Amino acid sequence: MASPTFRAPKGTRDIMWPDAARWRALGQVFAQTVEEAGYTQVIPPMFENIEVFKRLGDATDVVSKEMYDFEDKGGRHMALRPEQTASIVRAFVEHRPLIPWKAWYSGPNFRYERAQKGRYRQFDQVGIEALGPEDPHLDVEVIALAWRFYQRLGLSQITLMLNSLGSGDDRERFIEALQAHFAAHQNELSEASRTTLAVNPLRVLDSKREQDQAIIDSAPKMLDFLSPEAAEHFEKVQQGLDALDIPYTLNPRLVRGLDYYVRTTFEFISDAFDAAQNAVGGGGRYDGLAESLGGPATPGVGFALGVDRTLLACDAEETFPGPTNVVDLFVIDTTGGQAALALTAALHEEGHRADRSWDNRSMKAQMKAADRSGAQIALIIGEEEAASDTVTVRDLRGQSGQTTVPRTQVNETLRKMMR
RNA sequence: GUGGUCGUAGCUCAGCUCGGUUAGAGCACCUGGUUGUGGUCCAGGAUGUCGGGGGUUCAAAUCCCCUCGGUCACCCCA
Repeated sequence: MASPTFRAPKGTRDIMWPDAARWRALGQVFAQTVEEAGYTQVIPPMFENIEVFKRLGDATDVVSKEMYDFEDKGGRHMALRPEQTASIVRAFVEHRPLIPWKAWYSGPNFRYERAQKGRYRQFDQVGIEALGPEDPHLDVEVIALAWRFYQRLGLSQITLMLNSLGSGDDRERFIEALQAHFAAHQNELSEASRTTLAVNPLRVLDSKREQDQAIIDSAPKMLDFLSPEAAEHFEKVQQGLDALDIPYTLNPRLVRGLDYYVRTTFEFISDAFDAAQNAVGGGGRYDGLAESLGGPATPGVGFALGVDRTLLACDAEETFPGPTNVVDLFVIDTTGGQAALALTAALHEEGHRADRSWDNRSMKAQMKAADRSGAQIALIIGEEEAASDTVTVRDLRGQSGQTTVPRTQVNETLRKMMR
């Protein structure tokens, strides 16, 4: 690669056509899917006072190590959002909409980390948050919406991983038991996991290191520590998923990175692509978050889905393809360009997608450009057409050949050919 | 933050081991064959700070050091 003076910052990239068009199409499918269920869009700012994100928990790397934080000109300590749940809940606390409040969002997030497949410093997420009800069927709705979204994209190789972290107290008791277990086997644990153990014992369960697997397998299971209430909630979530025929896999080792999760947690894994970053989405309950942001104690549940990773999964499953052409019509004018100027504008007025060639190039060059544009039909104006106020309409893809019609009949001819 | 690996034309890559004339191929692009017709074919053409900097040498794409970037994994997470 020649070395351009400037390039997109590390860990970022330019999304260009056709990817950008596909990106937008994905967003449209998502918006439609969740709006069908009554979720309304929120567009929060991309940065917040850093304290908003610190409420997510100091033990998470997202907060402690990966934040793009800065001091603004007014001396305020701000940060680019590493995720949007905190912003949405902050907005909830600030505006106090009626509950249940069901919101959806879409947009970029920022985390300072080393890029790899499916992981970027600026990455897009779409998601929903539902605040108010404690009803386990709300958990089910949230999961079902993500599931429906994936299905509408044509993804079939998605596994739903499900777990419950219990209520706050259950979690405490579980962590104690976990600590005892790992402490007893400390010498067998990897060095990295011993460090993790000191900071956040739950996360040791997430280790991918070979050395740790046996000890993790023999560790106590969260599900054994659920209080009767939490167990009942979780049971109802499962029954609800069963009722909707949504398949899931119970995974007692599923502990999600953000500290705020309690009770139901879930993750969507793509089995179609071979990469470490195969979690295409995840979420759960965060019953304490509103309170920690200064609002009334309000239960909440939601998910975030990674747009980049979801599209990687689509690539792997060869589904949800991007567009193949940007225009349907292409105007060719070998008489100087004046005719193309007028005809192209007229076509746009009619709502057609039409492009044209420039610089008064040869017929051959213009035909080539027409072919390359992906257009179905070329509208040709040469000396003859210009003299007789006609246009030659040529089918570039089918067997219709070409026909020369008066300028006034172009629209009618196009209607017939495009049907 | 740690480790592996890779940077040569717009793209995919050869050349580097063992330094030596003007740095190559395919695709794409442009022009012509076909002064009114693309997608096939033929002929010709344009395009490179060999990622950047420094060093060794008579001589560096090639050897050494540093650096930047891509990529993959750990970590973390979507």
